[in-house]
Amino acid sequence: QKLDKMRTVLMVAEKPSLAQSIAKILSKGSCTSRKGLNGACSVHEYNGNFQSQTVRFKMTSVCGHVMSLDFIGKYNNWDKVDPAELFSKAPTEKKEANPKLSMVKFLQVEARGCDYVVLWLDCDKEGENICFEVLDAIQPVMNKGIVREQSVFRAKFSSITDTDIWNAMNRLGEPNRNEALSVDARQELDLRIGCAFTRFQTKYFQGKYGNLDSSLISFGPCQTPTLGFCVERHDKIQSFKPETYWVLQAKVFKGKDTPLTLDWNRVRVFDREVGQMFVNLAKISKEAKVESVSKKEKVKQRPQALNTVEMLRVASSALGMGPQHTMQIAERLYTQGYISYPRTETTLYHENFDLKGTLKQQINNTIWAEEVKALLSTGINRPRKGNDAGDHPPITPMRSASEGELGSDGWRLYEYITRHFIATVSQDCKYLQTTIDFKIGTEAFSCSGKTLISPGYTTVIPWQGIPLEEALPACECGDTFTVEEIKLVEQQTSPPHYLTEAELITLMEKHGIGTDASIPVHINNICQRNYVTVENGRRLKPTNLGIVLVHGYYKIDAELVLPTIRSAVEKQLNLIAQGKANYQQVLQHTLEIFKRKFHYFVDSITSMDELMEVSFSPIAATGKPLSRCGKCHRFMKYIQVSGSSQSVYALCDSVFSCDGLGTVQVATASPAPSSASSPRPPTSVHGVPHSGMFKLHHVLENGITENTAGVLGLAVRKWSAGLVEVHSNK
DNA sequence: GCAAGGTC
Repeated sequence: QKLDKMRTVLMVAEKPSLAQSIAKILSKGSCTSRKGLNGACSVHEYNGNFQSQTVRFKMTSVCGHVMSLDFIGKYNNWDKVDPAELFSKAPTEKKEANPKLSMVKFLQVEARGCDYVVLWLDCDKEGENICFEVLDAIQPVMNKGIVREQSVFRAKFSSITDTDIWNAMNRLGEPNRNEALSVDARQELDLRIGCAFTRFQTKYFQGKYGNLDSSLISFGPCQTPTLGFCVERHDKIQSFKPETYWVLQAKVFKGKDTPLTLDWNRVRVFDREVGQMFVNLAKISKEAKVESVSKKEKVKQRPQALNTVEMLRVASSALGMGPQHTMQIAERLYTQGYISYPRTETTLYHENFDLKGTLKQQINNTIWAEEVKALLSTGINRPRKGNDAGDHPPITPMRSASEGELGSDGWRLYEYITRHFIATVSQDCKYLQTTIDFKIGTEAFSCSGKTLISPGYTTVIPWQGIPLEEALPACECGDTFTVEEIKLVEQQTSPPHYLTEAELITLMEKHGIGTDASIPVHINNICQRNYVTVENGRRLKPTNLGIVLVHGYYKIDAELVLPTIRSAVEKQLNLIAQGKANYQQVLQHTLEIFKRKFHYFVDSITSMDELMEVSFSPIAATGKPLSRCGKCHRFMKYIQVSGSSQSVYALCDSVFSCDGLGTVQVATASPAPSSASSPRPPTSVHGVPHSGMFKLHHVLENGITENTAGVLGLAVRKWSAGLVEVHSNK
């Protein structure tokens, strides 16, 4: 009898956490684990059954995409390549997405000698695309199987639960080439279109206006519509014409009760004369007659289980934390085991989710122990039905924590996530809404008030609670009140506010701009590029640059900024995914359209330039052009400290970490890079007085300074447009 | 130096 060597099945998930969960389920907890050679991914091994044979399973993962698309090297020279060439002529290539992870090598090491592969990538189009990235990497090194025997399998799962994972394992299919191709097409379109427009408008406007505070004027199918939403609101504010309107205000009282102010049922009128007529009609009577009293029990629903986008909204509006920052904090909380995986679209707890166990972990927290104990003794409420996106469970706390161990923002986010979780298993908030309808003369008025019946979940989410109001007077139909006053009040309509970040997130979600993972990136982008600033209350106010860009697109080709640009393309991409359209044809057709749009944009750029001229000064008018900061590529400005006899010099070098925006951190002074690595020698700055100052030198285009070693001990006062203002601390 | 999408 021939002794067969045991066969090996390689299994690959999209991220390390999933590989671990799935391996644990499939091995029934019996797998052994080791780190892979890149340090990021683990390999979980166990023996089991596959295709009616005993095999060795090796479950591992990638970290998102293995490859990313870029132009071949020589097309990345901005000075030598005409952006128009990026639409067709410039060849692209797939490069390793994160060279530090050496993912291809890692996969090949693990795949060598394997006989089968089961792809456990996320069940969306991106996941399908990663399937083929993995296959491209490993197929050359896998064992060549028996001819016509299937060796590549795709697991389709919709949640990370025992039943789902086992079902997927028992009904393996094949990866879907069309879905993967639709992602290839998206990548190529985004790259070619984004880079062409970005390079062209950057090069066109850069160096033209001295006070144009940007190193890079980027364009993208997600970031540009995101900016568009902010500017659209700005335009509404600008074009807002306040309108005067009139309201009938009536105050009535009964006995010794404090007077009630009533709401007019006509709400308001926009004509003074008409308003006066209604006053006269009301004044016929000195009494207000109660027409009806209604009491309705109303319910404020407990929240659905928490997903990423909702977490970002609340973090921004209630905690004042930006999305990018929130995700960083959330990821830290996740890797430290305090919360579940923070990137999910799902708002439904799975049937076997341990609600009570999760709640019990919170029993000793002083802040909400009382609510938790009450829930555990009276029984938790069944959570509201949410949406199962098939990715990850909702965001929940995983163990108890205290403020000291998490740090300020970490704690605030953890506290919110925990309060939200408790709220989802609490009762709804119930209140009584009382409405009293009055008639004064011929005019109808009413007043209403809310009284709490039971606070339910609002005890843990107090900011959603029913505000305490003074109770309405007890009365019944037919009662009469004395009219204390009735008058016509003049008021004006007021303009809308700038978009809050939370509103922007909602708009992006609604229009399909970005994903839960990329929404924070797009918002961060338009801040970093100086298109919008974050104002009080995390409202996003477009800058002159942001406004001019969007208005320019409107003038030239509004589709460049409308959210429909993305959805139209995605419609085409979906046809590829469904096998209803040819990948090459859709790609070429769409590229052709955008190539034409690009040429039209180039030909019409003067109409955007006209807007620029209004907002920015030509470089000649701003004095001599200074060199650019070597790091952020913006023009440097010379700044004098007011009220100081000391001279202060513009400086930007590696001692300071530059984020290209308004913040600067003094890092440990590292020695200046040796000028040997400098492609150009530093130009000297003359007339630098030394008394009380460190010797400072301008930074040159390549970002090299001399004598930066002595920079420690300087105070940084201001940073703007690539400039740091420094003076001695001593 | 550029896009957007995964994830660390």
